[in-house]
Amino acid sequence: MEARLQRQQAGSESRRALVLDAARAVFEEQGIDGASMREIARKAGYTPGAIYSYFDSKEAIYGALLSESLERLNAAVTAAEPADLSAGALLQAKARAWFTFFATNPRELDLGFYLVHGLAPRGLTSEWNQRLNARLHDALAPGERALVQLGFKPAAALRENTALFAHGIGLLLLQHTGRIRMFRQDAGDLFAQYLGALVLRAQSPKEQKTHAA
Amino acid sequence: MEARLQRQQAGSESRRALVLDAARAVFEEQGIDGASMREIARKAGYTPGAIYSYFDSKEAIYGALLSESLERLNAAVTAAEPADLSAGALLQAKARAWFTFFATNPRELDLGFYLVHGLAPRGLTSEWNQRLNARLHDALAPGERALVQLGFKPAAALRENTALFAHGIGLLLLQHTGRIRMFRQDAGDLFAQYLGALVLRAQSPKEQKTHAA
Amino acid sequence: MEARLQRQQAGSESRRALVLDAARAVFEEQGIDGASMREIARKAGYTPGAIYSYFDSKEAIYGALLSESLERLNAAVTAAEPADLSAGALLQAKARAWFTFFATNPRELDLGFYLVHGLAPRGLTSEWNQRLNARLHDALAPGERALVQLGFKPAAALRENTALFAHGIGLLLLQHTGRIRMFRQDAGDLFAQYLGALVLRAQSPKEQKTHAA
Amino acid sequence: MEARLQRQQAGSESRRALVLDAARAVFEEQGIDGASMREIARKAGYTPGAIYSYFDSKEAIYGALLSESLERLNAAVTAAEPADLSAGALLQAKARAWFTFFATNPRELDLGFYLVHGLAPRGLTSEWNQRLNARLHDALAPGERALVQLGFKPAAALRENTALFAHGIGLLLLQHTGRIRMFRQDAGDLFAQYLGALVLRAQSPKEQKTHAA
DNA sequence: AATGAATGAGCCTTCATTCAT
DNA sequence: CATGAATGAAGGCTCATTCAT
Repeated sequence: MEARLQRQQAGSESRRALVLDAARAVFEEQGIDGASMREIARKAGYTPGAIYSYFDSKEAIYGALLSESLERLNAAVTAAEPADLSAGALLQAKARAWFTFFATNPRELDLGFYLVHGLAPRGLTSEWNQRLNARLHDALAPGERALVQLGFKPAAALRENTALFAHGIGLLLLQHTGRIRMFRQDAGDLFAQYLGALVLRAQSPKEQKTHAA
Repeated sequence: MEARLQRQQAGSESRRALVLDAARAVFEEQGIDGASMREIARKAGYTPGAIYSYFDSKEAIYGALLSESLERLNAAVTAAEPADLSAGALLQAKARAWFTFFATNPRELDLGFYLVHGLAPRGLTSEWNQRLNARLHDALAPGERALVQLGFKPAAALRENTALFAHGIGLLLLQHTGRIRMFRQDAGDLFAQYLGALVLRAQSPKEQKTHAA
Repeated sequence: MEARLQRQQAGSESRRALVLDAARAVFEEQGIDGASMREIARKAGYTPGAIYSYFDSKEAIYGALLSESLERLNAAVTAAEPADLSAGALLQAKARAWFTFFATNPRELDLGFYLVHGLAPRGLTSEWNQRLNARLHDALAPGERALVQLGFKPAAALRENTALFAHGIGLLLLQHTGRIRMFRQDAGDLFAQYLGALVLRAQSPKEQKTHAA
Repeated sequence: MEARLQRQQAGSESRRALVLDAARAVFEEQGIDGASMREIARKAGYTPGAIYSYFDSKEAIYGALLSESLERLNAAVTAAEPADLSAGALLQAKARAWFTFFATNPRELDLGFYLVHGLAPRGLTSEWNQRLNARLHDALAPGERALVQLGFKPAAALRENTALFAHGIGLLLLQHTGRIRMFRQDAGDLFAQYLGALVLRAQSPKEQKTHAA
């Protein structure tokens, strides 16, 4: 077990992270319902009981994973630098950031959207849910602000941002489930296209940016 | 048990359907991973062992359900009648048909997209997968044809149809996971908007319907 | 496993009883908290899961055992025949019946008094508790009626009956825990003595059977 | 943690007592089987491993607690002062002492009588058992001596003392298990009554204090 | 003495599936 | 076809105890 070696050189905090890594890997391979504490422990080089020194329950692991995933998402969006100072470039940079984040780590989509149990949030309390929603919202807020800068009225910016998010998520889902191959299309290309058209539309003088496009 | 009564008046084939109905109901209530054979049997008015007269395994039930779900999807799309004879109305009718199908029966989304990760690689053979893909493709083909009628070149029609599907799926996912409330938006409205804009775009003379919008 | 042989010749109802027998034996050997479903199953010749065809939970087994124990107690009391037609003989017969029941089956004392978990009723709902109390009360009622026949006023009969019960239970506890050997006494003798004195007291003319003795 | 503060001001011996206090508290709250070493440690301001510096095992703690409980019982009996110089008052004082001790600390009953069956045969050696018996005997000896002073012959005094003890224990058990409410009686009253009658009986000239009452 | 991470065995329970009837 | 008892494996979790530090 390389995990065991790592363990001894590691502090308590990073050992917790080790468990989290193992959990992420298992969730990735088996799905969230398919993942077992035993398997997570095995992968972390632990016996099952040891996990409970770090997390109170399986759901606590799930929550920690989810939480951490959203932090990384926000970090990615925050770090995204626009190509130039235009609002259009800003929108593109921020939107690409979240899209790329989910495209690169498709399992984060599952985590973030509870793509388990028929999408129904099961164990997560609504308090949790709200926290998670808030962080997801944070990740999308920069794009929304850029849309306002681009000339959309607030309500329209919100609407367009929602649509943009849905578009991206839909493409990612199609890609992730292999369905997009059916159409011989590429999710990234299609997203770029939608994004480009949105920027163009914003700049078009005839667009009534109050109501719909 | 009314199920038991139905059973005696029914032939072997429709008794199989009875089991399927029970399975659908249980999947709907408990999610796919949460559903148990015991519960399906109970709801069908059978004892657990009896189910195996009709299906080889739990996954076989899942497959049959999936298959049947796609048939109903296709039936819904086929039955959809456009408001008038225009290609635009045709596109709208066909696209709304599948959107409404999934909006009304959100659990079908799970089935159709293996949103329960565990099931995707485990049980479904790629042969199965191809058959399912084909039927999903069938359901979307009328929309694609309408896009061609609207003036899109075949490649562009395919691309637009894919984007449209992704958009709808993304909205449905946001709605179904409760995430859309975060944006105070409505999935149906946004979909109608996207669809309307697509038709307008098709009719716009300046649109080069070869490449992207 | 002789249990296995018995099983095949037995109907469902008696197989349930088989499990109950095994449970009683295990509770006897290991105590209630020490008993495990695995062990009960093993002793009944089953795999652990099979038990759950007969009982919903470990507590359900405990409840069934308790319930059945109280029925046997009542049966023993009901069946007890007095030596002659006098009220004194009636009291002696009925009181000896419950005393002998618990003396012969000391584990029933544990069951009936929750001599577990520091005597605290844990899983048993108060509804259960009331039912059990009622049946215990039933077993003691004949003695109380005999005391009334002996001339005690109802309130005094209740008090004397309670004291008699406590006396017997105390002796049984001392015997059961081996403490009585410390005194080189015999529980049965002491109980007989108390009972005899009680009857004598009832017959004594000077006794004011309204208040205490 | 105030426990931690106490610890530093305390010698090794009293640190052991600290653990014992914590154990008593936990046993009191959770029952003997329900108590965990973790919880005892937590309450003592220690980590689990530290407990093993003071006690070899959980059962060793149980034994120590039991032992100490019996010392307190003896102390209570020794300290009990009779109302006057009569043998009757002496008996009453001593008997009330142990009765009150168990009535006030019902958990001590559990400890003293192994009412948790599991522990009786498992951990306590017979050597232990004898020591405990001896101390319990010590606590009851003053009462026995008072009975002799009251005029009972030694054998009768032993018998009456045993019966008295059983009576008290039975009442306490009924009270502690809530069963006495079923009879709408009070354990203390009934005990006082029994005790009073015993003293009267001793003083009655007709009583042949050789055999039974 | 004390820490606290870790073990290993065990707990109750659930479930897809099999098979004699 | 249908029953339903039974299996065997697995699930999440707890706990007394050990041991390197």
